[in-house]
Amino acid sequence: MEQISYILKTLSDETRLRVVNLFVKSKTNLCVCEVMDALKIPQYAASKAINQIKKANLLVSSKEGTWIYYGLNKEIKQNNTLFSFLEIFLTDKVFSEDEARLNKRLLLREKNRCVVGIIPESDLLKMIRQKVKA
Amino acid sequence: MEQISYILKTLSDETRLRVVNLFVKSKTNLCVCEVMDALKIPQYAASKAINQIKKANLLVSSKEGTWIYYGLNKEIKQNNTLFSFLEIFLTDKVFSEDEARLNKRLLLREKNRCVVGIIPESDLLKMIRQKVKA
DNA sequence: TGCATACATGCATTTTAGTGCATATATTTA
DNA sequence: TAAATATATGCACTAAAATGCATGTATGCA
Repeated sequence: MEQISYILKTLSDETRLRVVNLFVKSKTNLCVCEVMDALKIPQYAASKAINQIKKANLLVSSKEGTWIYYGLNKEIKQNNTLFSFLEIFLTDKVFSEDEARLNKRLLLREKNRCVVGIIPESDLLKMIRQKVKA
Repeated sequence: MEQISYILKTLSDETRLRVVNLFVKSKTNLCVCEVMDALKIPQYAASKAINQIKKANLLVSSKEGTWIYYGLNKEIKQNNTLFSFLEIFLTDKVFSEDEARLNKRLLLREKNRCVVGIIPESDLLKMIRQKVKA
């Protein structure tokens, strides 16, 4: 009961909901810097949001050097019911815009690994444009 | 977006979630006194919870004299997605206990109308026991 | 017209949570 | 071992929300 309320409270924050949406829709693991660029929020905000969601047992993490990949916690049966629901429930424009920015950001991965950390937005856009050309 | 967050914030409160569960599971309209007895909470708490849920557009109301019946707002398509989800997601013992108390309380209805208002719990239990015998 | 009853709400108090900055931690690499 | 970088977090500040009580409103009925 407290667990359910806690999950819903976690999702009631707009930033956290946008982060969860990113994981639900992209169906891939993400690191903090990718989330911050997709949502256009500062590093600390992305990190805090992710870790609050993790505290609600909705995310798991795996470390690779200084990079940490987060992904949906599918081990809990109840979570999957929730994720399936969110997948069809979250249809707002805000979400799809986040998803679009994430997809661009993911183009910068190499061998499905994030290799670009925290850089100015202008540099990021430049890199993405180059990647799209190639 | 704000609407979705607002709905989730509304559901993140334990009392409000228990109230919504009552409507989702019972599939009937309820008045404030029935909700307060099912959840064993004071009148003002039931009224406040119901009206906050209504403010999130999840409930509608219809007046019959001094009695007010509340029911799920099924006119909004998104709501039905949510209600279907909650129906399978809300499985905690707390909810089923509320449902059990509600079912007893509903025995006191006459012609499917609530005729018992705010009375002491002891009286209520007495009335229900009599009804069950008959 | 006055009382009883079903429901709503204003208000004061306390609790909780969001925000943003600065800084800490941990790991890699030179 | 020092610098760079990916991520986390403590802290101060602000804002919002939960709680409980007392009282208000509206309708029906004697």
